[in-house]
Amino acid sequence: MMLSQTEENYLKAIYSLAYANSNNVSTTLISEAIKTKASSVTDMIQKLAEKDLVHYKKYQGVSLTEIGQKIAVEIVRKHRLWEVFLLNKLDYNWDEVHELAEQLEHIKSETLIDKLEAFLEFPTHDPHGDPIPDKEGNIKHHNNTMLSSVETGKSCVVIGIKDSSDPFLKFLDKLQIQLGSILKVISKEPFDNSMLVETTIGSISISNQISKNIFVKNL
Amino acid sequence: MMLSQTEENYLKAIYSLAYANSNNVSTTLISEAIKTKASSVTDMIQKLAEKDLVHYKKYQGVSLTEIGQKIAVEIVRKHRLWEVFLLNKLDYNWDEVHELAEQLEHIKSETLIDKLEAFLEFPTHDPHGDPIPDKEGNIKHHNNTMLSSVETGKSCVVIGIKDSSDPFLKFLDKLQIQLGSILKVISKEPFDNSMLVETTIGSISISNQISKNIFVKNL
DNA sequence: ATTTATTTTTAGACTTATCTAAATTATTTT
DNA sequence: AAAATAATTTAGATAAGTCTAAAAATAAAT
Repeated sequence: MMLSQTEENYLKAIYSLAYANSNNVSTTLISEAIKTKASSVTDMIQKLAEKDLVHYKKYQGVSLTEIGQKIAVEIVRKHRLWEVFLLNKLDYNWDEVHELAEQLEHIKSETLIDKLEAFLEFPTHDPHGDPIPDKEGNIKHHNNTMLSSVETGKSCVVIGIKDSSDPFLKFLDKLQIQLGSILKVISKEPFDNSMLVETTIGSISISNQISKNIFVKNL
Repeated sequence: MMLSQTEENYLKAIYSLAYANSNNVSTTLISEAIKTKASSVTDMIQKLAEKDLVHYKKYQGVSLTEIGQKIAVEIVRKHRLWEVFLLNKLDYNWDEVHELAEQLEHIKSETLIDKLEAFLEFPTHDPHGDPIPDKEGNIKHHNNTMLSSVETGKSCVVIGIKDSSDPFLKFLDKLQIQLGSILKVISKEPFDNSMLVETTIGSISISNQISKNIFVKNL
């Protein structure tokens, strides 16, 4: 099935809204995500329903069909792999990759994304810590731990961040904390929940506000 | 100036047709290149003339303005750099990269293509031997030698091909001749101008028709 | 130099995705 | 439960890019 970029964007939006809300997704919600008018959304979801990509009953909102979901996950996969490429290979920053990936995710090819995945050596997470679906569309929703909940004495690797605001990203740059950085929790301070962490540049103190916003994988 | 993919494709087509024909490009020629009807071309070139991207007088064909040419060269630059990426990094073959590059060349970004160029270590030619314009749009049209004119006993490296038709590309794959392949001319047969060439897989006989279509750099 | 053939342009129609404004249905409030 | 508000859908319009068919201009042939 050959979909337009617009159709793909609608499926992607419905996918992530459904994930966040768990029930049927409303017209208005979609219109806000796509930045378009509700009437345009109605038109499009009727078209998508024709193609059996969404379940739709008038005034009841939509949910993805199995095929619709499969396609949405494929787009998410493409988006996240392109983000990894931009960050790891082209030296973009965490905060710059999203917009470009929005374009790259719509490139049509049977083989491109699998070759890209192999080139990137099968990454499991994108720069924001979100899991990358595999070729078959399986997503490992393994519970990303926050740095704040890593036990004293244990090591972990940074796989993403929760807050991707510019100041936070710049702050992390200053601490030289990047994707893939290995951190070891030396001690925790019960008073303010700050922690002493060992990094490549030495030991640094990290506040609870910071450590709550860094996704890690335990080692 | 924000152009649609379609507008970009027209500029690119006019650019390469103008290069091949040196005078004004006719409506029919463009329609064949774009695979559309002549009437559609008329519509579009009138639109492009409005935007000062082409010079156009009714029934006289078109030529690119300075701005139009600049944009066309930028697209060519993008196309060729993406081709290098697909071939060198993602293990695509010569005959597979073109179609994908047709999509990738339309990705909009101020910085992407320069970062890609740096990542690829500033290649000078694409897989077909065509020169890659630099950031300012300058193209080095340096005189590539054809394999057919390499002297007996001398070695050379393949930097591109002239004919990029599918059958020819497949044929080269069979001979395991790729970009960067080192070829040594062992002997030439005056009768039919075929040559005996030493490659990585041994000595092979290459007809004049083939050797006239392979760009090489003398060693 | 006229006629014939070809190329190019115009006119009107179609599709996709969008919009505004009005009508309809659902949800809240009283 | 009726009235008021909010959400959704329909109807009609618009812009981009394409098409077919017909008209106009150019090029070729006799």
